[in-house]
Amino acid sequence: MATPTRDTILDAALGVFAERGFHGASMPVLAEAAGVGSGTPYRHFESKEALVNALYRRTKDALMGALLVDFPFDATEREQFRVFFFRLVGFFREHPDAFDFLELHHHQPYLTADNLELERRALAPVLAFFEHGRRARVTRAMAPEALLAIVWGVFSGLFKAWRLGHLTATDELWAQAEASAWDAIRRPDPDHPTIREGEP
Amino acid sequence: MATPTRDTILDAALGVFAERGFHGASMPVLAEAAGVGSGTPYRHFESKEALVNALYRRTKDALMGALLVDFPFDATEREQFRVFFFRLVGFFREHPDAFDFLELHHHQPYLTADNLELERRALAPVLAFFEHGRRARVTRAMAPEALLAIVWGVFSGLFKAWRLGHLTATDELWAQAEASAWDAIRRPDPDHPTIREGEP
Amino acid sequence: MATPTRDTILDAALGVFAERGFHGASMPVLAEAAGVGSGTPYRHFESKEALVNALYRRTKDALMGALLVDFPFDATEREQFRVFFFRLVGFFREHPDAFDFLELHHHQPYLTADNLELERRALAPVLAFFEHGRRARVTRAMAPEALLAIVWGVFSGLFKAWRLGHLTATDELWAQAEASAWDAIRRPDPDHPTIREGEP
Amino acid sequence: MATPTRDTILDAALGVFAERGFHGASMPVLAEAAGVGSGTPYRHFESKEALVNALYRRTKDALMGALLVDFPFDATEREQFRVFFFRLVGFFREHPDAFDFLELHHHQPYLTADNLELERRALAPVLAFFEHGRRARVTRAMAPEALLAIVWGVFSGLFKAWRLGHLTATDELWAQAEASAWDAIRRPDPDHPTIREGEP
DNA sequence: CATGAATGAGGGTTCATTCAT
DNA sequence: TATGAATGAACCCTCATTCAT
Repeated sequence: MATPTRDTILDAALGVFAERGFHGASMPVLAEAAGVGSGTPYRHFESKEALVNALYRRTKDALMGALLVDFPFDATEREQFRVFFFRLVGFFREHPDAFDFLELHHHQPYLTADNLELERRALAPVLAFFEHGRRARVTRAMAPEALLAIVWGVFSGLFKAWRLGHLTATDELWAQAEASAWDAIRRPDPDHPTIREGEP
Repeated sequence: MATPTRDTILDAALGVFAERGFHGASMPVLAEAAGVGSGTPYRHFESKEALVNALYRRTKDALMGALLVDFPFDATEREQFRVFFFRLVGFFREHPDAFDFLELHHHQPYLTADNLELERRALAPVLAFFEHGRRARVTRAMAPEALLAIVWGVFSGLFKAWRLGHLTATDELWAQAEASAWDAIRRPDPDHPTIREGEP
Repeated sequence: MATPTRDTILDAALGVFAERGFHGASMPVLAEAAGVGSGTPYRHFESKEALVNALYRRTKDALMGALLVDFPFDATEREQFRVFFFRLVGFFREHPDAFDFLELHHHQPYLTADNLELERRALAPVLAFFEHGRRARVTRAMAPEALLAIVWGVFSGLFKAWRLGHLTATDELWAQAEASAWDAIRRPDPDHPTIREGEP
Repeated sequence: MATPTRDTILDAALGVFAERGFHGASMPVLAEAAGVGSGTPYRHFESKEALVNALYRRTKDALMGALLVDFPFDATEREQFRVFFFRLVGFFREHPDAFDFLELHHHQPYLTADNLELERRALAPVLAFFEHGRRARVTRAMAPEALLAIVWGVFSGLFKAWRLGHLTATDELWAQAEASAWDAIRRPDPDHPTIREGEP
C-alpha cells in the first residue's frame, strides 16, 4: 500500500495543506509540489478528501509514536511530564509543517469519523496520565481534558509565536516553557498561594 | 463608510468564515447568509479578500476595545492580569465565532500588511504590561511575547477544547484557568520551587 | 421556470446530443452551440444529466402533443392510423434532430425513473388504439406493444435511411410508407393469404 | 493478425460498447472486462477509434456471413425472404449485444470511411434481391433501399421492444413478424386493396 | 507480447466577479 | 443602491495513451 510515489505525494501534501489549508490547496499545485503529474495523486487516493484523511492519520500516528515510544511510565509524574513535553517540542521542531497542518485541519468536517475515532484512542494514554496526576494530588483538580488543553495551549501558543517570527526559540526557551506548563497544571502549594487582593 | 447593509454582511461573514474558512466559504453562500443579493457584497467590498481583511480588522478592534477599555493600569499586576484574562474569556464567550474566525485566519497570506501592522500596534499595551511585569520581577524572566503566547495558549487551548465538546465550561473552570495561566507566567517562588527528582 | 436562456440551451442541446450522443457531447461545446458561457447551463440545470432529462421530457411532450392534439378518435381505424402515421412523419420532418435524439437516448441509464414513467403514460392512448384494433379484428392478433413496435419500426427505418442519405424522401414515399405500415399490422385477408410453399 | 488476445478484447468490447456506447465506455473498463492489462488493447489496436472500427467490421462481417452463406438464390422470392428474415432473427437472438452495438454505433462520426464503404458493398446482394422483387412485380414499387429499410425497421422495432422488456419474444412472435414484414413490402393485391373510408 | 503506473488534456462543475436592470 | 443572471477561469477528477519493466 505504501509506495514511493504515494509517500512523495503525502510529503508534498503536508507542506501544501499546512501553508494554504485544505480548500486553499489545489490538486494541481499539490501534484506539482510532489513532482508528479496532475492525475497521479488519484492513482493512490480516491479523492482530495481521502488524501487529507490519509495524511492526517499518518501525521497523527507519527506524533503519537514519537510521544509514546518507550515512555517511562514508572518515572515520577514530574519526570514523565518533562519527557512528554520535550518530546512534543522535539517532534514539532523537526516537523514544523506537521504542526501547522494539524492546527489547521483539526476537527474539520472533511475528516472522516474513523480518523476522529483514531484521535480519541491515541489520546487515551495521555488523558490517563493526567487522570492519575489528579488522583495523586500532583496536578490541579481539573478534568484531564482541561489539563491536556492547557499543556497543549502553552506549547502551541509558543510554537505558533515562534513560527510567526514573534520570538526566537532557543533550548532555554523550551526549558522555561516546560517549567511554565508544569506550573500551569501542578497543584498549587497551599502555603504559598497566589495572593489575591483583600487577602492578608 | 459603515452602513447597515455593510455591517449585516460582516456579521454574516464572521459566521460563515468561522465555520468553513476563507477558501471554503463562497460568496453566494455568504450573501445568502446575510440575506442580500449575490452581487451586493461587491458594492461594499472590492473583493473577497478585501472583505475578509475588513472583517479581521473589525474583529481585532472589537477584541482590543473589549480588553483595554478603562483598563485599571494602576491596580496590582496580579489584579491587572485577572481583569485581562476574564475580559478575554468574557469577550469570546459572547462571540465564539470571533474565536474560530481569528484562529482560522490568523496570519493567512490573504491578510494585508496593514492588517498585520495594526495587530502589532494593538498588542503594544499588552506587551508593555508583560514587560513591566518582568522588570518588576513578578513574572518569569521571559520575553513579553513569550509570556503573551503562553497566556493566549492556556486560554485558547481550553476554549477550543470547550468548542469541540471535550469539556464543559463553567465559571469555575475559567477561574481555575485564570489561576493556571497566572501560575504559568508568574515568577516561581524560590523557596518553593518545582521539586525535581534527586533534589531534597 | 421557462426563460429565454433556458430554451436557447435546450434548443442547442437537442442538436448537440442528437449528433454526438450524451457522453460524446461536452458541456463546453454545448454551451458554445447555445451561444452562452460555459457555466450558464448550470444556472438552469443542476447537471448534465438533469439537462438531458429535461430535454427528453420536453421532446417527448412535444411529440405526444403533436400526435394527439384533436385526434379523431371517432374516425375509422384505418383513418385514425393514417392520421397517426402522417403526424409522426410531419413532426419528425419538422424536427429531424428530435428523431436522432430520441433514438440515441431511448432508455439510457441516465434517464430518470419519472421520465420513463412519463413515457409509459404517454404511450397509453396509442396502445389503446392498437388494443381496440385487435379486438375489432382489424389488426393482426399481436400484442399492442408489438404492433406499435412494428409501426414505429417501419417509420424509423425509413426515416433513418433518409437521414443517412440512402434514399430521398418525397411525399409519395411517405404515402407508400403509410400503406406499407398499415399492411404490416392489418389483419391478413383470409381469402388471399400470403402464399406459403407447399400450400396450393 | 487475429490472435486469441485480440479476439478476447473484441468480444469484451462488444458487450461494453453495446451497454454504454462508444464515449461512455472507458478503455480501463474495457480492458478489465477482457481480463487483460489496461495497456494491452494498444498492442492490438492503435486507438479506441481503431478498436471500435475493427469491432464494427467484424460484427458486420459476421452478420452478413450469417445472412448470406449458402443463400437459396433460386428459391421463390417469398421463400428467399423468409430465409433472410429468419436468419436475421436467428443471428441477433444468438448475439443480442451485436444488435445493441450496431444500433448505437450506426454511422457515428468515428467510423472510418472504409467501414462505411464496406457496408455498402455488403448490402449489395440484399439490395439486388429487393431490386429483383420489384422488377418481378412481387414487391411494392419502392426503391430497394426503402424496402430494406422497412424490413429492417420491422425487425429492429420488435427486437428493441423485446430487449427493453416491452414484450416477450416467442417463435410464434417471430413468425408473425416475418409475415408482417412481408406484407409490408409485398405488392398489394389490386383486387383486395386496403379499404378506405367512403369506398364500398 | 503483456503489464500497470504515470501522464496531462479535457471533462463536468463551482464560484468570484461583472453589469444591465 | 441592490439585484441576480451571466461569465469564464479554475477547480476536482477521469481516462486515452505511453513506456519502463
